[in-house]
Amino acid sequence: MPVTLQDVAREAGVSPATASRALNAPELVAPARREHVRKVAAQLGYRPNRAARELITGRTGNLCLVVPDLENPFFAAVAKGVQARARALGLAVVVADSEEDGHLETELVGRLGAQVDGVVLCSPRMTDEALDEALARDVPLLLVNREHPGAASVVIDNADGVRQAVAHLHALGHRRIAYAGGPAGSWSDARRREGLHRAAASLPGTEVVELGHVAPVFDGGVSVADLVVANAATAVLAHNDLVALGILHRLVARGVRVPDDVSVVGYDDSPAATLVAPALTTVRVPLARLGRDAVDALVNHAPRAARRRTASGETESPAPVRLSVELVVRDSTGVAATAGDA
Amino acid sequence: MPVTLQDVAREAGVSPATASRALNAPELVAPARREHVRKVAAQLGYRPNRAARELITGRTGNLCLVVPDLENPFFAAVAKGVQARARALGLAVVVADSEEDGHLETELVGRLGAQVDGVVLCSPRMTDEALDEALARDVPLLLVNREHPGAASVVIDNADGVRQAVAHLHALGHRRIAYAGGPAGSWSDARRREGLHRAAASLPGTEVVELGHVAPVFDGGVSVADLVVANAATAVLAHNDLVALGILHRLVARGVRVPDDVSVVGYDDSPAATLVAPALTTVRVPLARLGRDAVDALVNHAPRAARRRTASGETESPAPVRLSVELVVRDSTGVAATAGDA
DNA sequence: AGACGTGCTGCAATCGCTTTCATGGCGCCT
DNA sequence: AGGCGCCATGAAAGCGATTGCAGCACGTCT
Repeated sequence: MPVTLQDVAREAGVSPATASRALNAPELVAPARREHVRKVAAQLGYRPNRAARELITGRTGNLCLVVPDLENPFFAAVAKGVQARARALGLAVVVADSEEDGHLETELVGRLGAQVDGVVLCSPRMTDEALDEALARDVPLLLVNREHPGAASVVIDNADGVRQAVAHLHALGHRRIAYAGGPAGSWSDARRREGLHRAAASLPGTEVVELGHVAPVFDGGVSVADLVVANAATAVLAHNDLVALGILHRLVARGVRVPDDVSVVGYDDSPAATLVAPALTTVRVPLARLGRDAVDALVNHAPRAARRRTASGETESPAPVRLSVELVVRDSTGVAATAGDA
Repeated sequence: MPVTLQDVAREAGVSPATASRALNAPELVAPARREHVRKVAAQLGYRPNRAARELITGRTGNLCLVVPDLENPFFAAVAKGVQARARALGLAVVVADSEEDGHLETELVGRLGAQVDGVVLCSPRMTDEALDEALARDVPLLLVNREHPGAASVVIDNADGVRQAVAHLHALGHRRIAYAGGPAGSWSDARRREGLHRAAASLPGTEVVELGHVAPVFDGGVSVADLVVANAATAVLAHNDLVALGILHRLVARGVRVPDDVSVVGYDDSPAATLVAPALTTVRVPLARLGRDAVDALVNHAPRAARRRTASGETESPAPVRLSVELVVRDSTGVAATAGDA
């Protein structure tokens, strides 16, 4: 039923080889003939059979994207970016949701990786060892939001985002800042924590109160909000907007005024940040660009086994693409309440 | 480099044919041999080449999901459901974002449809004519959130959701209810509108004020919020939660109290509904189930050209799967303000 | 004029797997 | 004991595209 290259060739009065070349390597076939073949193909509605092509070329024209949670606006935005860029390049995207589970993630990469040209692995939850194994397969792998020796990656400047946030809070007079961290084992959380302490250290008199690890969702924020108050912090920095929103919600519910009593800062600037009142001050992450750049990096840079070994025998990582972030000040942060009383 | 069926066959001392059967049609090969082959395959880490299989069987093991906007929590949730169910069935999902554009949607269905076993088309924006054409191709097509003659579909009971919402508002004393409709041409919006008027008609003294078509996003809600007040409605029903949130935001911003002055009802019960204060009263849609059932319906019911013609010559639609919805009452709805003054 | 290069084209092999068909061996029935 | 049929197996034919290689025709250089 579907029209094959053979059909086109026959109809155009050329051999299949010529028909193929007319479409894929135009410079190899005489102009007149080439145009004729193309016209016939168009008119017959010819669509190359991808399976057949893949079988011989080894390329599928598919990319795979693995994310921890499609419903998380952060990943949804990245997915959208990946999607858009891939389409522009004529690639299709196979999406998989790992349900925040490192093992499932590993399995998905293994299963899906075999049938695509490359895998974009977003905020991987898997261990470094599992990552090593995944890299050992011969599928180009690109990490988003995580760095790993030998792996190509696109990341944001986690530490700098925190630095900007802290500088902002410090400027408003906050000296005791709580941090609601991300999931245990989150690479980006570790970077932010690090940046947080460095930033605090460089700002005289600034103390950091770590509130521990929090599930990166609304309820996670709800569950730590009281700790902010209990620790007498005048500001809290959350691992992401969802957590910030949860904190905000709980604070307001118990009568704490934001930003009068406590300032709240999120991270990501997901759409939800402006859904609430007061609108969330947050660190804007170029979500869509993260996705786009991931595809570009994967296509350009990670063609079949990106890791090489240097003469010294060390594993050489391709330099990560690092995207800058920018603090967006909205209504959830304000001048610090006068310390203690008043 | 990758291990092929040939390798397995050679290693196991059987012909490729037998190896193939041992893995795909176990009953056709002697138990001892079968197990041996399977063991060898496992041990060699054999992974069938999908392209080769597809080339001969014509089945790809891929499903395609087309949604208007991946970042919209409604579609994200459906995508997640589709994803999960497909994985359980051993299928991969190719996701495409049509950017709310009917033409792009049509093109995507055409392009991607050719390389998958079936397409789940979610809330299609394309015209009925384009849908007809899409159906004419021989790719099984399943519609979510839209019905169309001759197409299999999974929908929610749009009208009933609105009915429940109206009944709730009516019970609270609201008599003048505004409706912020969905995008022009939205099938579900038409169903809801219809249900709205029917519900209103059955409830004595209830008036409906149509606010027109609204972009199904936060800003869309913001832009019609003032109309609610201007029309002296005491309650407003929005096409979805995002719009409801926008309305809520704007009302609060201009000092209208919710629910004291105006009650707001959303639709979908997306996660965002509980992010705000007051929490949104909304119609809960079984989002994940929508996705799961879509996959099931596609796989079971729409195998290659679901439409048939009855003896009478009419096009026979497979009966749509209709999922029920349920009103979730939260804090954005309350007893109607006494009419006019006081 | 002959040799050689260049530019197009077609033949045929090939990718890895499935599936039809033919074959050989064995058990069972009469 | 012979014949029939069934079961398990292997040989081989593709699925639809790409591509190395060879060949042909023509133009050019010597």
